[in-house]
This record gives sequence, C-alpha cells and structure tokens, in this order.
Amino acid sequence: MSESMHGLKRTHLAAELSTANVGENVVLMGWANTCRDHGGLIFIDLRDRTGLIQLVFNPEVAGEAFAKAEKVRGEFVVAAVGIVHKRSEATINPKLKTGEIEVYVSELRILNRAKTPPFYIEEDIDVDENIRLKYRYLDLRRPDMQKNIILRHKVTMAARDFLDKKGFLEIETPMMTKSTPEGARDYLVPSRVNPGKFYALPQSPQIFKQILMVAGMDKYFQIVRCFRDEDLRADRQPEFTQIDLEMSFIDEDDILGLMEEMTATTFKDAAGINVETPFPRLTYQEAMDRYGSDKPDLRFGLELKDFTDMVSKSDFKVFAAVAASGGQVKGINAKGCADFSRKEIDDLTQFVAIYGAKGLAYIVVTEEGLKSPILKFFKEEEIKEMLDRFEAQPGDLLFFVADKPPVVAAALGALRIELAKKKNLISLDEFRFVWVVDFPLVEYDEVERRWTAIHHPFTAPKEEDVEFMETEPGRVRARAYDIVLNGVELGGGSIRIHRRDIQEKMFQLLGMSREESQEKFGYMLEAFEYGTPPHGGLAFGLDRMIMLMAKKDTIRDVIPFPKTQSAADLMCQAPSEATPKQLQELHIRLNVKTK
RNA sequence: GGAGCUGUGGUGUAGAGGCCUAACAUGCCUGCCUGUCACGCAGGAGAUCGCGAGUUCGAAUCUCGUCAGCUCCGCCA
Repeated sequence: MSESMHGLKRTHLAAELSTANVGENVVLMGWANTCRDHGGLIFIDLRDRTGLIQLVFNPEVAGEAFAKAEKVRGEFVVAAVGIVHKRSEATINPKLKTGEIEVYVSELRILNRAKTPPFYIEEDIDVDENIRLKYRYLDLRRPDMQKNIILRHKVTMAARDFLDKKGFLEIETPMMTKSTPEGARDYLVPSRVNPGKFYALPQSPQIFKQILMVAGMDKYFQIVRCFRDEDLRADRQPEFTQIDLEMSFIDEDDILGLMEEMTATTFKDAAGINVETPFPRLTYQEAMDRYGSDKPDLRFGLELKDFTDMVSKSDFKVFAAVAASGGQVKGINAKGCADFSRKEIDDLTQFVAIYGAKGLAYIVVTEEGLKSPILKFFKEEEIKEMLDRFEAQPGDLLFFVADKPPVVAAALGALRIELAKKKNLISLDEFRFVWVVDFPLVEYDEVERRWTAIHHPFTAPKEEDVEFMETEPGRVRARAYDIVLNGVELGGGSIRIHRRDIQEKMFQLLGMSREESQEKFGYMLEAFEYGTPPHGGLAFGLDRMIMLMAKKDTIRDVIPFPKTQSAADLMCQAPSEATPKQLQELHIRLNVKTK
C-alpha cells in the first residue's frame, strides 16, 4: 500500500510557500493533517514542522491522484507534486499562514499509512498527560510542542554564540565520575571492571570546571546534562540541563554583568523578549524579610510587614508568646480582599498549614469599621499602629502568621503568591529578573545536627566574615548569587574558594574529618596547591529558562522526553529490570521486597 | 516518607445506590456530496465505568486497599 519516494525530492517546506511561489511546480512531503472529501473534490491539509498548506485534488485534473487522495486518512505520510495557485478572493483562509494559496496536486504518493492517533495533533489539546507521554512522538508533532523544541534550539544557539564571542571555550566533562558527599542523592553506575565500585552521574560539573580553571582554560562553558536523584516537581526532573560556566580572575560584578548581558541577548535573539539591564539586586535577608522567599516574584507587591516588636508587649498571648520565644509575627495586606468569604479565609488557613503555620489571623477593613476575632486583644493605639504599618484602607484584608522565622517566611511567602493568583495580579508578559545576593554560607541542619552548605562547599565566604567561620558559622555570608525570574530560581553561582587552607576550613565546618575530605576531595585540594587563580561561575537551569520564555507551567513541556513524577519514562518504560546475566557481570545481588 | 486532586467507548466529559440494556460531543467505519478549511448530511461499530476486596437484594455511584498521572510538603550542595 505504501509507495516509494524514489524520484521525488522535496522542494519546499509547507509554510515556506507564499504568493511569491504562485505558478511554480513544487514537491511537498509531510503528514495529512485533515482531509475534507467533498465527493467530487478533496482537500488535504499537509503538515510539516513549518505549518500547513492546503492540497486540492480534482478528478478532472488528475484522476489517479484523486483516487489515492480518497484513501488518505489523518497522519498518513504523503508526497505531493503540484502547482501553487493563488486562491480566489472568496476562498482565502485568513486563519492559515498559507491561506492565500493552495497546491493543485498532479501526483500523490502515499509514503506510509498511519493508525488513528489517540489524540488530536493540534494546539491546546486537553488530554491526560499519561497518554501524551506514552505517545510522545505524536505529542511532539503538535505545533506548540514543536515551537518549544525549536525555541530550545534557538536558546542554546544564542547562548553558544554569545559565549563564543566572549572568549569562552565549550569543554566536555565526564558523565561517569566520582560520588561526592553533600548535596543531592547521586545516581550510581556500577563498574563491571571494578567489582563493588560505582561511578556517580554528575549533579553538576562543579569540581571539573574549577579544575579547568586551575588548568588555565580561563573561560569555560558547557551545555550539560546534570543528574539528581531527588523527588520531582513541575520544575524539577532527575536529569536536567544547565548552561554551566566558569571564569578566572573575576569578581562578582564581572560575572553578574556578563550574565545580564547573556540573558538579555538570549531572550532577545531566541524569543524576541526585551530584557532591561542591569537587574536589581536584593540581599538574601531583604528578600526573606520583604517576600518570605529567596526567589521572590517581583511582578506584584503584597510585601510582608513585621509586627514582632509591637505584639511582644500586647495582651494577645498567642502573638506575645511567639515573639518572646524568638519567633516572628508578620503579615500581608491583601489589598481589596475584604469581600473574601469565611470559606475562602478557611481555605487560606489550610493553605498556610501546609507550610507549618498553626493559624492565620485576619482583620477585615471596611468602611463601617474593622471585623476580626483578634481585635479584642489589642488596644486602640496598637490597632492604629498596625493599620498604619499595613497602609490599610477600607476594602483590605489583613493576614497574620506567628511562628518561627522559617515557618513565617514559608507560609506568608506562599500566601503572597496564592493571593496574587487569586486576584489575577500576575502578568504573563512581564519578565522581572532579580539577583539575590549575600546568602548565608551555611545553615544548621537540625536532623543531621551539623552545618550544611547553602550553595555548595566550594563557595567562598565573604572576606570580612572569614573570621567567624569557627566561632559563629551562621553569621558568615557567602559570595554567592542566584538569578531569579518571576519567582523561579533560574540559576546560581558563586565566587569559589581557591586556597587550600580555606577549602579545608570549609570542609571542617561541614563536619568532615581530615581523612574524609582527603578521600573525597583530595585531588581537588592537591590541585589547589599548584597555582589556582581566583575564579567563579554560575549555572543556568536551561529547562526552566525555556519554560518561562514559552510561558509554560512545567519543564516537561520543553523537554522532548521527560519523566513522570515517579521518575519513569512512559514511552520506553524506563526504568526496567536488569537480566540476571547483567547483574552477575556487575557483581550485584538484589535485595528487593517482593509484593 | 506525607497531604490533596484525578481515573467512565480511541479522546474529552455526563451520570453520584435501582430510571444504566451507561448518555453527550468528537474521533473511527460505510454511503452521499465540486470550494471546504473543526466541511456538511445519513447510517453504523465501539465501554464488563483503572484494578482488587467489602457493604448491599442491587455498586460506575458507598467503604477499604492497590496501581497510574498531576499539584504540593519533606527532599533538591
């Protein structure tokens, strides 16, 4: 049934044709998008990656082609030979890019038949993601997915071009490397040749790129896959891609400036989006204080206000006790939300409970006065002070959370975004970049009962804070920076430690013994002794960057073959069991509970 | 590890103890149709309601378990 394309060469892509081609004999190849059989006249919309073009079959002009066209169904692969005609005024289709022309087909070949696809090959389909992922090749045929993949290509091309012009070298680093403590769980690869030993897939090329600086490469970049065995989210996949880079003899301003330029260039070149530089900078402390997040969305206000100082001496015991025990009482003025129902407020109370908040106090501000269950605990001048700090006006709804600072930040930070969504304050056309700088170097992990690096163990402490590394680690600030776009952490980096003694001090602070740091990072420490330049770098999450450019809600829509939340590939059914022979060769015995 | 939402012909949905011999739209198949573009018209096929237990005279519908997908918390240097 299917025919050979022998003797035919494709001359044009579908949507490249225009009125300029009228009169030309063309050869087109692609998929039958839709077939409209009128009995005595057949129209087939031919689709390729550029778009659609209407083919016309007339039995009086080409009988054989017409007979074949009667048999064509959706997604059949066809080759058509014919003349481009201008459509008559009445038959122009303004919805189609090629709507002013059509091809009168003289010869049709059915190159391959197709089963009826399980969903429509068109934009904005509403299908279970299950099915899209199982038939990913069909999903990727859809115009919006093709757009995303093309955008991804444009972004990497623009970034490569930019970095090349700035003197960066693209250098590959190993995928089979050494497992490191700290950070995410590693994906392990068993070594057949070395029984009982394992490689780890890189969480990032961090150490290699630093060693490339030791090696005098000066400016490195790589568009590189990274692997982290942690639970998935809409913006997190176990394998993801970074635009990773590192430079020698630079400071924070050098790299931030260059990255602003690169971001503006790629957004402009790849997506036509104008980005204003320089980006504003917020310290970590400021971001947490004002937005309750280290990745604040700056497209809307609803900033957090602090009331800890004033409630500590109030009669409201719940607030006062929290303030007295080192906690915080903060709030958000939900502008214009005074009309929220009791149910809506209850729902929001449940919402903040997800983040550990034990309650959500509120005051409704109306023309007639205030309504609130907590009002009775406060004196008149206290209430006035609160309203002043909130800049409250009739129509506003004031929310309070009292708890330990991390809980207050998480709860109100999330509430802030939830309110903005509810009130439609978030513009899809705005791209608000911000640098978050001056992160703490380490934080105390209550579960592991030790200090852990906030960025990673190679991040340099601020010079003026080095003296506190042993005495007050929580006070040491890092020379780290995150680039944040619309509430999404787009990338992060730091100026690195380039001296062996400081690096050792850092490992020590993280609770690593001398033996352990020698075993895990000895080669790096040794390299640092052979003339290491001051250096620093940054890595962009490419998937997230494209997700935002494409205005999608998940990176799965910009990754050709993503995994589900349970880290499975529904198309190829990975992961799957290994054969006994494979396991034997790898010296692995399984210890799996059978269900 | 935990919380929530979803699962009914190929696809998207309706049905919420008996009205179900499961409805609608679309897709699919057959026939008709020379200007459609989500073509139209007529006819037809297609589902043991994710899976397994239980409650009940009776379960798509209620309960429990389980599987899958999604969102989130934890986790993610």
